[in-house]
Amino acid sequence: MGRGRPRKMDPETVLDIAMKVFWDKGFDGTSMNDLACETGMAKPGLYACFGDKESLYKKSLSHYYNNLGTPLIDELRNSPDPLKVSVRNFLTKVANSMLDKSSPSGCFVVNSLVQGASQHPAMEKIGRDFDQNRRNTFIDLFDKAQKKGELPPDADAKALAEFFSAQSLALGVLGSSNATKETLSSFVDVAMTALPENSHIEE
Amino acid sequence: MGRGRPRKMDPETVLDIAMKVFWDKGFDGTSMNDLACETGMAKPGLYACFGDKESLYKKSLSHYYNNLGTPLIDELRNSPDPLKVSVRNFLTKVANSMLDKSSPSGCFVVNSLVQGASQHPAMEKIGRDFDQNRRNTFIDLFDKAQKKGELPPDADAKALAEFFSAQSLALGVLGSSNATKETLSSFVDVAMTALPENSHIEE
DNA sequence: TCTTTAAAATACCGTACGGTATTAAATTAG
DNA sequence: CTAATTTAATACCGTACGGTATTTTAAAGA
Repeated sequence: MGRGRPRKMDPETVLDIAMKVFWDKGFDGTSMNDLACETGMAKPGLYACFGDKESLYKKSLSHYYNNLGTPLIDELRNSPDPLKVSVRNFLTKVANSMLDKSSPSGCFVVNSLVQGASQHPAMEKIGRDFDQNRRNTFIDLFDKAQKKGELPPDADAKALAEFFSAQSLALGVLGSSNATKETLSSFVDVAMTALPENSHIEE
Repeated sequence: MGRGRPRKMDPETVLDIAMKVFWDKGFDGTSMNDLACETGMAKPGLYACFGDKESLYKKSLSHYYNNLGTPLIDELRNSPDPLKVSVRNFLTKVANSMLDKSSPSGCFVVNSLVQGASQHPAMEKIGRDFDQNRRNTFIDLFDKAQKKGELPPDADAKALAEFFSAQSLALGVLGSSNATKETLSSFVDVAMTALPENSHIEE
């Protein structure tokens, strides 16, 4: 148990709020005063606890990925379902997350890729890392599925994997432009038709 | 012929440069000093010529759409080719535009949708208008194609149209994350497999 | 209780922002 | 040549930014 004055705000709670503010308003659009005001932690406290603005942004983005990205990706990776089912589940959940009114619109990782493209290489890199992590999971998954016979032997498993991984980018932008549930749902339906069946001759 | 001191910079040239700066650094990441410096037109000149920052941003985005978006969309709309060919052409050209080293990465419209999502409704609206214009063109095109028998009668032409229109959003984000030519090219290949053929019995 | 520790709260610093008032320069109409 | 007009160029204003030094407050150890 620490000795000094007790914290008013739990840092994890603060990080969760900071994440939403950065996600909502972007790096340049968010001021440290905004963050202090929204989180309830005064500015010097933020600096003491999280470092400077860029550092807090990176921690917020990691927090996002750990809490909202990783669970979906883990579920995809560990799903016992057929490829078609688990991919559809993944995209459906991404689409549904775009409709959650309690979170900012769109996808924080997509925002980071787009916003950090030229001016904030450090924060684009971490977004790119997360994007690549998801892509690698898809590649693994499609590779194994092909070996299990769930994809035609002549299918380009890597290209398919990258395509489906990238559909979450489109969903992220659609989320930012407030697409409807119906639009997102039929978007996923059409995307799924790009996944070929293996018309094999077993059993 | 005007009476006063002649302009140093052609406003169209200035707008073209401003477009690239906003496209590159975003609305919040671009200062009026940046613009004055890059365009060669001093700050009061920018205000006299284009209004305030938001107004200049809107004009830059319109300039982008008129010069880089509309030609592609018009070509798509007026193409005499089969649907499959014209859609592939469109996506290929969007993908190739992501590789143009002389322009900022990504897509200015996608950037505007993502960045303006919460803080700058006015500038998101114009991005959304452009996005909708493209979507409507796709919907028209797919509708007519279906009536011409280029799509199966039971296909959901509108859903297909919105899906393919939204693929440019994914390409825009892929462009922002510096995807390679190969990635973009096989992305388009896979996307095209979602376009069903009409296995009809004519001729 | 009294010191030590750690955090909260306030006030503050230098700088860069969006935007403008003012002055200087270049052109044309008379 | 002069007056009128339009733009360029400079300097400037109030404000908000990222970041910090300083003081106050609340707990724990001795």
